[in-house]
Amino acid sequence: MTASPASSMAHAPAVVIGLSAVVVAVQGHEPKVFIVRGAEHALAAGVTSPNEDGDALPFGPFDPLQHKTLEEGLRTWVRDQTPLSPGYFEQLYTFGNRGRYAGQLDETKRVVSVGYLALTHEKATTEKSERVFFGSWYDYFPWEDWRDGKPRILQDAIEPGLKRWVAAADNAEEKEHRRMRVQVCFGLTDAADAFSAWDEEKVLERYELLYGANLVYEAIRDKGMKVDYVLVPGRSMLYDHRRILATAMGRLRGKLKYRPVVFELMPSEFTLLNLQKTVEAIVGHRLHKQNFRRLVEGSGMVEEVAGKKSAEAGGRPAALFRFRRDVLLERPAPGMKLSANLG
Amino acid sequence: MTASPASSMAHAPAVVIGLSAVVVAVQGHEPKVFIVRGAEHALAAGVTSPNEDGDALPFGPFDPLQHKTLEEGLRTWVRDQTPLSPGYFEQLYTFGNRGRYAGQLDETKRVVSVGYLALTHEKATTEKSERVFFGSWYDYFPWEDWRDGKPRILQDAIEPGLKRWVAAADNAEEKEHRRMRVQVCFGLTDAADAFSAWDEEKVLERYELLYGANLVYEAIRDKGMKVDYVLVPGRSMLYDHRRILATAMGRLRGKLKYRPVVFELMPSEFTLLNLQKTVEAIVGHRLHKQNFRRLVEGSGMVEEVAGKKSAEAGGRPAALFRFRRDVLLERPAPGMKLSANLG
DNA sequence: TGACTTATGCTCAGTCTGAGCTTAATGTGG
DNA sequence: CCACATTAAGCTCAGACTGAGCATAAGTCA
Repeated sequence: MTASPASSMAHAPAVVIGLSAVVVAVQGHEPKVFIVRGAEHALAAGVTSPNEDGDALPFGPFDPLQHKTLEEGLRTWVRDQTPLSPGYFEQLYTFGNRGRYAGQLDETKRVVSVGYLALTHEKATTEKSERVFFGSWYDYFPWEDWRDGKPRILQDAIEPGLKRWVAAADNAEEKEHRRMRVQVCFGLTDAADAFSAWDEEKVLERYELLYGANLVYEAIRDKGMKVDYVLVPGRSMLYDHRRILATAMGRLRGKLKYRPVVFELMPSEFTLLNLQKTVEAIVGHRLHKQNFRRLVEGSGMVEEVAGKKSAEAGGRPAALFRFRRDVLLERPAPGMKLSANLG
Repeated sequence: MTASPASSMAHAPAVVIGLSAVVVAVQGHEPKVFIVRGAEHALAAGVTSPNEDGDALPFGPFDPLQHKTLEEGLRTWVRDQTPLSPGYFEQLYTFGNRGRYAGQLDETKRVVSVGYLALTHEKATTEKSERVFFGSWYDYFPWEDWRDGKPRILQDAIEPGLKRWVAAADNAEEKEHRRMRVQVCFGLTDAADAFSAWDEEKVLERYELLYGANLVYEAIRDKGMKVDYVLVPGRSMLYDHRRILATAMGRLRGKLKYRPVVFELMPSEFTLLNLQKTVEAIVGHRLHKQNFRRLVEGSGMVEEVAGKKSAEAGGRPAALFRFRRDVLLERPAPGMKLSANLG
């Protein structure tokens, strides 16, 4: 121990920091993420060999001269690349794996990427465009949507793929290790339709497992592989952006439960069903309506507003509610305590 | 929108990434953090003007040529600067604020610091030394230890200081904003001894508030101020390390509740009282003994081991337990669900 | 042996949770 | 205009979980 660092801080090789934003909105009960598509964006951001054309998050480099903080830099990029002004920002994680930026950048500079989550309320896709748009996050992670029961893709593609991967382990110990990881992440062992072991917050762990098992496109791309089997369906993204999206989904699913962040995704007035559908969109499974109502009303997070609302398809008009900002003062950690309270 | 980034990723100004580790152990019912003290370390790490001699976390620069991942780099520094080999690592946060590195480094290179939490089990302070040692984290955050009731320091120093800061606001709006922040962070408004509003996880928020109110040494140092009033007691640290420590404390306090991380701090066999004292040390308040036992035993996280244990001061010998690694397979999110379950 | 200390078992009331039933208030098609 | 479909909203109930406290067990120390 106590060896003095080989290279000093002052002489340390410099790094470029990439800032990426997962800007989330829920539109028509679908969770959406803001996407910037195409090589144009990649070129603008200085990618030297844009041999791939694909989906990316809004991103750009951190400029220490311009930006006082990382978050300020990120906000700048979001402002420049999207028509949105999200009201909520949260840092997710900093990724520095070599290789995960995959031949996208000239190798003399190592890119470390800092991912952010941003929440906004956007009714519909503003200025329909091929290049920038809101895409459903389940397009990128089809196996994460359990709202209509267990997704087919699990039986059809993921389970066989993972079984192949487990079987392909070099030795018994490694095989057991793989089996355990599969069980922890996907809860796949015994009961066929078991929701039980599925932890909706483990989005990143599941993606990383699929990446490690070479079942998603990015893995093949980064490792320069060719495969003869079929990959797991689901859109891929440029760079490590799908990984950052996975991180965002997991974090948001978790945060929902102990902080009143859903309201960042809601209009100022909303019905309880609306709120419920938004929560369901994010956590990826259905909730019990009456209990959800009881929970929300009892939590002090919302207050009823005089007028009523109908539209929303025939039926009794629902009361409108608004978010009570004061909860933050009253309760230490308000949120929607939704243990797997299915519908 | 859609302006192309002013400077490209390829030409982006480079940055130095500093990796810092909060290595935690619990010794004798005190939560400890590994400290490296003195200018020697600062020099080794390339600090150009070591005009300050103080406490720091083990840290060093990220070297993209040597380190495949950020975590690998961090592990290297921990290995070099401490006699420990923690079994658990977790990335905390990436700080990039200008000024928070405070005249410590030559200003041509901006330092962004990535903080990590590491947990280890260390019975006693290994090789007692002036330069490297385990220090109680409550030496740095005396107001976070509520195990013997509300800390005096709150009435004596923090409340008056914050009141002065609220009163010093330029206008009514700002004053109200400050008052609200104080209430959310410290729960100081009405009830004198109210534990109610104290959220033990808001360690960082509280530190940042004190920093913003110029009540801790680092604020004075970073802003080059002189003050005529008394600062809030508590050891300071070099650079932004106390902020990183605050982040670690808050994260660990939170994580405890939904992941079985305490066991990283325990020996392989332990009594339930031991476990309880360790949890109490971390969360900073006492727990109800019988309920804690019921909770832990019922959670499936531990299993009894045949032998018994006595030593631990006179009284009936306690049964020994060990951590059941299998819980990770059985339950999605096991942890100690300790809502303010006081003793 | 008796006082003291810590471990461990058990009770009990209040709260929270999952699940379901019932009634209310609309719009729609015949 | 009425029967029906549809969504809202109020209510109930049993089981699980929680906070708190009492009681007993099994050691140590003087």
